[in-house]
Amino acid sequence: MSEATRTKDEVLKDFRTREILEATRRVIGELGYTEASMERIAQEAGVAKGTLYLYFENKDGLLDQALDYGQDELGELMGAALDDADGALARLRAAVLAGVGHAREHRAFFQAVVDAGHPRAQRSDRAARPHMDLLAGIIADGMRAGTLRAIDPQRAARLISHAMSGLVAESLLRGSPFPGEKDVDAMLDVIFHGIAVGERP
Amino acid sequence: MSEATRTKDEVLKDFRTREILEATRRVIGELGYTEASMERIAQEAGVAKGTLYLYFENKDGLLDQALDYGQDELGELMGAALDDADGALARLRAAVLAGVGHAREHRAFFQAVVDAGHPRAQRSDRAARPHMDLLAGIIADGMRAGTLRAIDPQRAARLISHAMSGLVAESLLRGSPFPGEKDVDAMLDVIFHGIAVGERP
Amino acid sequence: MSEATRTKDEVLKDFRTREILEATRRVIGELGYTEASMERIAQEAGVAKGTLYLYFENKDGLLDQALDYGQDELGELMGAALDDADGALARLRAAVLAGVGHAREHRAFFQAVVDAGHPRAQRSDRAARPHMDLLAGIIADGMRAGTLRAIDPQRAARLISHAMSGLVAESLLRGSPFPGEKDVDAMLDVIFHGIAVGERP
Amino acid sequence: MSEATRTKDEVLKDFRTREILEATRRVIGELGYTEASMERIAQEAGVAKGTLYLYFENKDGLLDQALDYGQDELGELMGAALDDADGALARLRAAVLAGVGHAREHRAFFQAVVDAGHPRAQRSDRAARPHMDLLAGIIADGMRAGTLRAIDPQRAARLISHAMSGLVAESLLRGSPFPGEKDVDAMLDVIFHGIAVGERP
DNA sequence: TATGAATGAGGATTCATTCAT
DNA sequence: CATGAATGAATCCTCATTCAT
Repeated sequence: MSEATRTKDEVLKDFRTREILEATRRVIGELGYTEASMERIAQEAGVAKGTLYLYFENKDGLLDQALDYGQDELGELMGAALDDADGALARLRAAVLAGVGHAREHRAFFQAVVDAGHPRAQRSDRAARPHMDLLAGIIADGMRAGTLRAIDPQRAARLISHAMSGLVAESLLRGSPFPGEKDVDAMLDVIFHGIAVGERP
Repeated sequence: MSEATRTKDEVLKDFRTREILEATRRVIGELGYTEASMERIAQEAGVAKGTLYLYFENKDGLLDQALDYGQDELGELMGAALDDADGALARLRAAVLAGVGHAREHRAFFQAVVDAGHPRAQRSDRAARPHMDLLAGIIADGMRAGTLRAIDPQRAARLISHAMSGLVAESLLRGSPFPGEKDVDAMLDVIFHGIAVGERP
Repeated sequence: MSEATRTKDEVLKDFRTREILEATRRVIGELGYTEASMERIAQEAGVAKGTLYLYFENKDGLLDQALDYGQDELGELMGAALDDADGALARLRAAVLAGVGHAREHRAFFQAVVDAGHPRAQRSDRAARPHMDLLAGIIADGMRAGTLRAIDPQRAARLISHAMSGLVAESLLRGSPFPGEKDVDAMLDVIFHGIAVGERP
Repeated sequence: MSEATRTKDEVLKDFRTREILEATRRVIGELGYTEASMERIAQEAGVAKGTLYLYFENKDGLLDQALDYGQDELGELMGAALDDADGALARLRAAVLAGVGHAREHRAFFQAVVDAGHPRAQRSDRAARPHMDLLAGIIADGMRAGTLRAIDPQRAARLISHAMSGLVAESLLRGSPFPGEKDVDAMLDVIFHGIAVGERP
C-alpha cells in the first residue's frame, strides 16, 4: 500500500496496457480496421472482454491509443535506422526502408498509422505524427548542410510519408509482392531528383 | 411504343441509379465508409431503404459501384482539364489541380476513391484506377517528348496520386484550409524537380 | 356492357383465377409453404405481382383459396377413381391410390391440403374436406352392405386420410422413393384387418 | 474449485438452455412455426434477443433443437406410460394416451414434433423419432408374443403415430374438445381390429 | 384492368458495453 | 481487479402490399 506497491501496480498496469495495445495492433493488422472486434482483441491479448474496459475508455479510445502507439513505434524504428546512415539522402532512404519494414510486420495496421485520410486518423487526439517530424528534421538538416534544395521540410516530409504509404498500399491492393529495396529506391529516385529534365528552379 | 418505352424506362433507371450513387457519395463523404448505413443513404437519396435493393444487389455492391462511379468521374474531370494545358508538366499540374478540385467537392469520399489502401478498394472488381492511367499516359508522353526523365510511368503516376491524396488528407486531418494552387505547386515542385541538389543520375 | 359481355368478363376472370391458383400450387409444391412468395407466384402465373391483388384479397386469401382448390381437386380425383372399383375395400383402395397419385404430382402442396395440422389449414374457412366426406361415404356404404364393421365412418375416414398423408410425408422426409402400390397396400392391410390376432369385438 | 465451478456453470447453462427451449416450444405452440420470431421467443424466455445467440447458433439451430427436445420428451413420456400396461395392445394404448396427453400441454408444437411432413422436420439432423422406435418396439414384441399379426412394425408404428397426430390436429382444426380416451379408443379399435368383416389374411 | 416500382414494417444477426459474481 | 454472461441498439435485408401510370 506504500509507494513501492503503488509503483509496482503501475508497472503492472503499464505492462498490461502495452500487451493489449500490441494485441490490438495484431488484430488490426490481420483483419483490418472494420473487422477488428473487442472480442477478438481480448482473445488475442489473452484477457476477458471486460478487462479491456479497465484499461481503456471504450473501443474508440483503444483504437486511438493503438494508433498512437503505432505512431510512436514507427517513429522510433525510423529514428533508430538513422544511426548507420550518413547524409540527408541516405538518412531519408534508411528511414523509409525502416518504415516499409515496419509495414511488412503489421500490414493493414501500418495503413491506419500512416494514412492521414483514414477515418480513424481524423478522430485521433494526436495531430502530429512523430515519423513525419523525423523526416522533416532530416530534410531541414539536409538543407542546412546544402545537400537539399530550399523547400518546405514539412511538406516534403508529408510527401515522402504518403509515397511510402502508397507503396505499401498498392502491394496490398494488388496482392503483389511486398515492396523491396528496388521499389523504395525507384520511388525515392523521383522524390530526390524529380521527374523533369533540365535546370532546376 | 415498346422501344420508346423501354428507352424511357432505362433513362429513368439510369437517372435513379445516379441519384443513389451521388447520395451514397455524399454520405460517405460525411460519415466515412464504415459509418455509412443503408438507412442513411436511403434518407439522403430521398427513397425508402428497400428501393436501394431494386438498384443494387446489396450494400457491398452499392459501395463498390459508388467507388467506381467516383473513379470514373475523377478520371473524366482530370482528363477534361488537360485540354488547356501544354507540355507534360503543365498537363500534370492541370490534372492534379482538377483532382484536388474534385476532392473539395467530395472530401472524405475522395479519400476512398484515391486511396488504394482503403479496405473497400481491395474488394472492388476494378483494380485499375482511370486517373492513374491518365497520369501514367501523360508521363509516358512527356518521356517520348524529352521533357521528362526516363522513369517508370506507372510508379511515378502512383506517386503523384498518393501525394495528391495526402495533400487533401492532411487538410482534412488538421482542419486546415483546403489545399490551394500554392500547396499543389509546392508539392509538384518536389516531384518535378526533386529535393536533391546537384547532378541528376 | 350487356349481360353477354359481363358473362364473358366473368369467364375470363374465372380463367385467370384458376391460372393463378394453379401457379400457386406449383410454387408451393416446389418451394414449400414458407418459401412461396407473391413475387414467385406471379412469375409462375405469368402476371404482375399487383395483378394477384386484383383477384385475391391478400396472400392469406390466395393461399387459403389455393388450399380449397386443392381440396376440391383431390376430392374429384378420388371420386373419379371409384368408377372402376367394386366393394368398399376396393373403393377405399382406389381412392387412396388416387390420393397418393395426386401427391406425386404436387408433393409439398399435398401435405398442406391433407394435413389438418398444417398452420395454414387451421385458418382456412373451410373445415370440411371433400375427400374425407368421400371416404366416409364409402365406409358408410360398406357398413350398410355388411362389408365393414360398425364403426364411426367419420373417424375411420380421418384415420385413412392421415395415414395416407403420413405415407407421403415419410417419403418426403427420408428422401426415400415415393410410396407405390405395395406401400399403400401394406398400410391398408392394417386398416382393413387390424394388427391384432384373434376374435374381433 | 475449478471442477466444482465448471460443473455449476454447466448446470446453469443447461438450465438456461432448457428454459429457452421451453419458451420456444410455447411460442411455436401459440403462433406456429413460421410466425415464431426470435424477438418473441426471447420475450417469452425472459431474456434479451442477443442471449438466444449465446445458447444457440442461430434460429434454425434453436428450432431444430426445440424439435429434438420435444421428440425426446415425447418419447420419454410414452416410455414411462408403459410401466403399468401389460400386453402389446394395452401398451400401445398407454403410449398413445401419453402422446395425446403431451399434445394437450403443447398443442401446435406437438404437430411439428410428430408430423414428418413439417417443413422443419425435413431439415432436422435427426431422422429417427424416438417415439416411433418405441411404438415399433412394442409391436415387434407383440408379434413375438403372438398377440399381433405378422406385419411390418415400422410401418405400423408410423401409422399409429400419424393417426395420433391426426386426432389432435382435427380437434385443433375444428376447435372441438381435445381428444379424450373415447376418441383414442375409437381410433385404436380400427387399428387393432381393422374395419373389415370376416376372415383375416 | 394490368403493371411493377416503391414502400417500410419486420426479422435475423452482430457486437460494443455493462455489471453481478 | 478480472471475468464473461447478458444486454439491446443498430444493421442489413426481405417481402407483402400499395398506387401512379
